[in-house]
Amino acid sequence: MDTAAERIEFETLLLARHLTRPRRGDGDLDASAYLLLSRIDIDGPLSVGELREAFGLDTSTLSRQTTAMLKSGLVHRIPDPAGGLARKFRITADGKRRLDAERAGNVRGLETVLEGWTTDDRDAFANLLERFNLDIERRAGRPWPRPES
Amino acid sequence: MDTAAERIEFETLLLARHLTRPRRGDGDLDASAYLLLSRIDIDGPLSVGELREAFGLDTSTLSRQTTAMLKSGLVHRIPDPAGGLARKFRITADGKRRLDAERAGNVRGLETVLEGWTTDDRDAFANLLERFNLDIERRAGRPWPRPES
DNA sequence: CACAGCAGTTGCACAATACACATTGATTGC
DNA sequence: GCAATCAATGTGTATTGTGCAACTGCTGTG
Repeated sequence: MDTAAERIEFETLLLARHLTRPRRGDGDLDASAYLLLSRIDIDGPLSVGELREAFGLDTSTLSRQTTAMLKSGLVHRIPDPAGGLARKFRITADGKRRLDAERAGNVRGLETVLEGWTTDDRDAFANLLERFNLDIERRAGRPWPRPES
Repeated sequence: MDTAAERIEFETLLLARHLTRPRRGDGDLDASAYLLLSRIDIDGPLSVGELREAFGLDTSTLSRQTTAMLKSGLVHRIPDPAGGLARKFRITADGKRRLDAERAGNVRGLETVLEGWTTDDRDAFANLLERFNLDIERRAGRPWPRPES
């Protein structure tokens, strides 16, 4: 009774705590803004509806979160370039700067966790994590774009 | 600009969503009960204060969550065997049964995600995940016991 | 023009959590 | 042996993130 799947189930349970708990005002971006902005940065301008589709959150939630991002200057609202009815949110220069800063801070923290890891172990972990996520997304029918790698 | 740490940062961000979002009444245990029960199952009876230490949550939160578990028959309250003042929560036979059922359900779901994975990949992922968690816990000074492995 | 349909917004409700204060039960100085 | 105290827990209230449902506003169609 100690299959890899059981171990993975256990470890992902713990990881979920580690990943969600420490989000305590690290940077100036709250968790939702960081995630949304990261997606918009990769994908280009997105509407509330597209964000809803991407995140599986309610449109009302996304509406509030995007409004907050708008007020805080992370994005601006633009008409759909394709002529559609929806407005889209495009990342601002300031938003991009703050996103990159936030990410750099996260990566710095991660580096201290990975201190004793060899390059091979890091690469292997990154690869397996990516594959795991892709398989979850495939199973959920909600694929997530990766940065051009 | 594509270090392993950056990729891991990105993927853990996504994983956090995948891990927390789908907790939608899968089984009869809510997320907190599953987590607490899992810890109590491994560690043996724990008090509210010990759970607070373990999870980094407020005692008030733990007090409510343990009360709910008590009412739902997952644990019972026992005096501290060491004679201390605190009461401890011990898992009940029913709680153990329901915990195992919940875990089995989770593992089944995980199996479908891991469908195309070789045994070696699964083992490697489990090992790296465990190491990652241990390093996070070490860094946070809050180690988590593993099941006797 | 009136209306059907859709994207977005706003009004509630609820769950998880934290903070501050109340309660309870054991310990100890006198 | 009792009052002061303290440690562990519980309760009241606020905040935050979220969902559902009802509403708004806009667009294209008859």
